[in-house]
Amino acid sequence: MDAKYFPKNIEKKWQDHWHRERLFETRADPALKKFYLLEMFPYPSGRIHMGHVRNYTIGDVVARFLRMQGYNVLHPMGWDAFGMPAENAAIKAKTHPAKWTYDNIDYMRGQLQKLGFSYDWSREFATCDVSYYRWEQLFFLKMYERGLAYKGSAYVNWCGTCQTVLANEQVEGGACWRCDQPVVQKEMEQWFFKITAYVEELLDYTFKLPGWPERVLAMQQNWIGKSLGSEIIFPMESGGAGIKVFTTRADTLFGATFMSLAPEHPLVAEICRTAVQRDAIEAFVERAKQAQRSDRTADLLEKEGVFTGSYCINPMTQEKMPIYVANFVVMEYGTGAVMAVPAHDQRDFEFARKYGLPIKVVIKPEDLTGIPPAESLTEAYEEDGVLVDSGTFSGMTSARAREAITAALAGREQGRQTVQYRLRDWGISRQRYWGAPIPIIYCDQCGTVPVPEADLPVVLPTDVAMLPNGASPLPVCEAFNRTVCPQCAGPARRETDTMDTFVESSWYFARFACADYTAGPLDKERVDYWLPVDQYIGGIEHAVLHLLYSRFFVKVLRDMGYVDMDEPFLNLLTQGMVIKDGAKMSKSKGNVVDPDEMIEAYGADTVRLFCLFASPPERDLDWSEQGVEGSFRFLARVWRMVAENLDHLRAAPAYAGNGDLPADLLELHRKTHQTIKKVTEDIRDRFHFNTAIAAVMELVNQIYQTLENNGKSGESRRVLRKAVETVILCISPMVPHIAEELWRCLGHQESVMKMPWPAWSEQALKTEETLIVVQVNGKLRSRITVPSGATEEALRRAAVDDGKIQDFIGGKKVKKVVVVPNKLVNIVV
RNA sequence: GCCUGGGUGGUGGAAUAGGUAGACACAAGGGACUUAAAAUCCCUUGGAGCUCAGCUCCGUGCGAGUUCGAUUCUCGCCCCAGGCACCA
Repeated sequence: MDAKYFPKNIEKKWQDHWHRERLFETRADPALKKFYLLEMFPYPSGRIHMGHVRNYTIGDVVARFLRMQGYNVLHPMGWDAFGMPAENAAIKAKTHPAKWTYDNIDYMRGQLQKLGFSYDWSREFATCDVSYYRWEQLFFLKMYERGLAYKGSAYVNWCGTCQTVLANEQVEGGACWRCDQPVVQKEMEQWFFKITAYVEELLDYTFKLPGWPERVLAMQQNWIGKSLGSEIIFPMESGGAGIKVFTTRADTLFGATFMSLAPEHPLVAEICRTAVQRDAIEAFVERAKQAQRSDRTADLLEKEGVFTGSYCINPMTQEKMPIYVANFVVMEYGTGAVMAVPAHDQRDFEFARKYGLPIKVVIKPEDLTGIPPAESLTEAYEEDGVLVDSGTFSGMTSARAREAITAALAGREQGRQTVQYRLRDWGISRQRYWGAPIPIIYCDQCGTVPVPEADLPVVLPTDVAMLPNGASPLPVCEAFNRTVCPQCAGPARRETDTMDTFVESSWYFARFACADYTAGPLDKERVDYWLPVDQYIGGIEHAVLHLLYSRFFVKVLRDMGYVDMDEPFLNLLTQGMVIKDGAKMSKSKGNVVDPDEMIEAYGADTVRLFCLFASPPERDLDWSEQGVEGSFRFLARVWRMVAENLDHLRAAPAYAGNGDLPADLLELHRKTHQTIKKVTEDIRDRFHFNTAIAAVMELVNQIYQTLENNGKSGESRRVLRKAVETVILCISPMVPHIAEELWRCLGHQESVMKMPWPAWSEQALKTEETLIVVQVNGKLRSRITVPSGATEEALRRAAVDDGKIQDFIGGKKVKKVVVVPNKLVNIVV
């Protein structure tokens, strides 16, 4: 054994050993309690970054810990391998996306292996493998059959830079999530997944996932955006269909004095044909659309509108309401038409004042007598209150009136109660090459025809040349494009859009249960055993995207009979970012720390240890080179602890007695068991590795102290050996290489990973004496030592009799004494 | 505006059920070993004050409250981060 700690001498050795012994490969075994631990798989961008290292280190600790606790642990890894960067890189480097991707995978797999992560590599796959995406095409066909995949025309988000459509979830503040360039609205034919068919269940379960962080659930609820309200039809003055609006404030209907339409509203064109202000309207609509394109960042935009010349009728007051086109009304939400109640909606108020439209007060605060005159208002009163000037509904509270007015309208078929969601269907068409082809054929005779299941997979052709302008080569690839219609055998063309890569990541976790299965997408027996994922770990950035899509997909797979679960991820841990100098690591800031360099300089164990020790997982981690050195120093100290005492430690078995020991050994014995308890609970209940490591550091410090003061009696050797072995076992999930090496140096033949997790003895935790804090009027005044388990009365007496306490009490009268057994006494005078 | 987190020493962080605020580490300062350096080991380290072996007061973003006792619970505010947003 080396006298000093050289990670290079041991890390590769043990990685190879574990791999040879196949220690991390698992099989389904109903006799064993299973645990499916999963970290979000990476996109093979070239090299792993510190965020990955942190994410996967956290997962690895839990996996190794649970194995030692006797669980049958599934801990797989794979590659989210389709996506745009491969195309861009291929164009730049004049290579092929497939080659670029698979090369990256090879390199990154090596990086993960160098970190000693305990993956079952036999289950590895990349989502760009035909053997994976072929099954995704099957799912698409089954969804098509059920009407869950459909083609529709809609205004979609178009990223000019990426030359593709984006889902709503993939637009962040008006910009593309990938390239951060502005997104424009474009009307296009698109394939959609009908996620809205599951909207209620998706929302429901956000209240039934206790193992998820509150904020992720809140973000999903927010995204789904359910709001209860009423649909109201306003008849046109000139007769005809009438205008349908959605409102959450049916109670304000008597105050609706005009109507606002979105510029894209179909009725606008209709009114336009007949109205006198046709030109003005057309110009306005064009301008409004332009404005939305260039700058959607809301409140900068001045509220503007133009009168259409037409009127509709308020179904309650029967009064004429002028119809305006307004730039702040969006087509995407509700019906694209809004009843304007200027007295009780701030936007309508500003609009009414600007264009001199009538303002009518119909709600007043409950504690107010009399109706505030509309002319005196400085802003809209948006709160609930009591109805006034509202016919038979006057005097009702807002809440009651919403129901009563809606019911009255329903009786006349002019309205009903309804629910609105913000969530839209998931647009999955991507006008990109490097993705899974959508298995659809277009025939002039038969129209849209799904590829028959027997003809799957539709293989993405690899012998294509990338186009220098970045557009997909598929539409110009005749070999792929030209085909025959499966129905009439006539000439036909293939769909050349590919699927959003979030489709792949929506079910990869299920495929890991049976990655070798060829008879279908999922082997039900194994999937039923392993899933759902017991613990999922990844970044918060997928709070809505990947985590919502996966939840939807699992419900679809369930309804198709592929899986038996309602939700894919039982428990979710979202780890914080890795930052340096107060900012996220990025090339532009020049603060990127390369994992390879860190491993080279300090070894994998040190890098892992620092990631765990610097902060608890859910918080951001501030990278500090000095902190890394501190972690290395600790491991070197542990190494020396063994190396310098190897002969003594090897000469005795670990102490297994019940604590009949001299004082300093008893103290070490107790500390040993305290540490086991602390580390076990910190990892198992909270994933707080930082405090677990701190506890082990304390134990190491105490071992050093005991070594200094103690002879080398047989008894002390045994107690020390127990303490040292406890250190090794406790750190083994976090720093597995050094733990394995030290464990073997102590003479063990079997891997430390095969040891059962240590158990603490309650007996060993007990102390003969306990330190009691004594307060006077809630302020700390003295500490006394009493026999453990002393009665309240004894504690009270000991506290009052204490000399220092006597000084504080003086002659004053003791009003009350609060006694907390084994903790504290508080004397109130 | 709404919804989530969060605010503790010079720094990262700890205090898990309302009960010793600052565990563990980093940095800094001092010392030991050494011809010297590195490595290692030991000590000090929230602030202010005092009659300085010790003791007192203050201190967990700010202000109230509940309590014998509040970093922890309640109410009101301030600041920071993230998410959503002319959402009707």
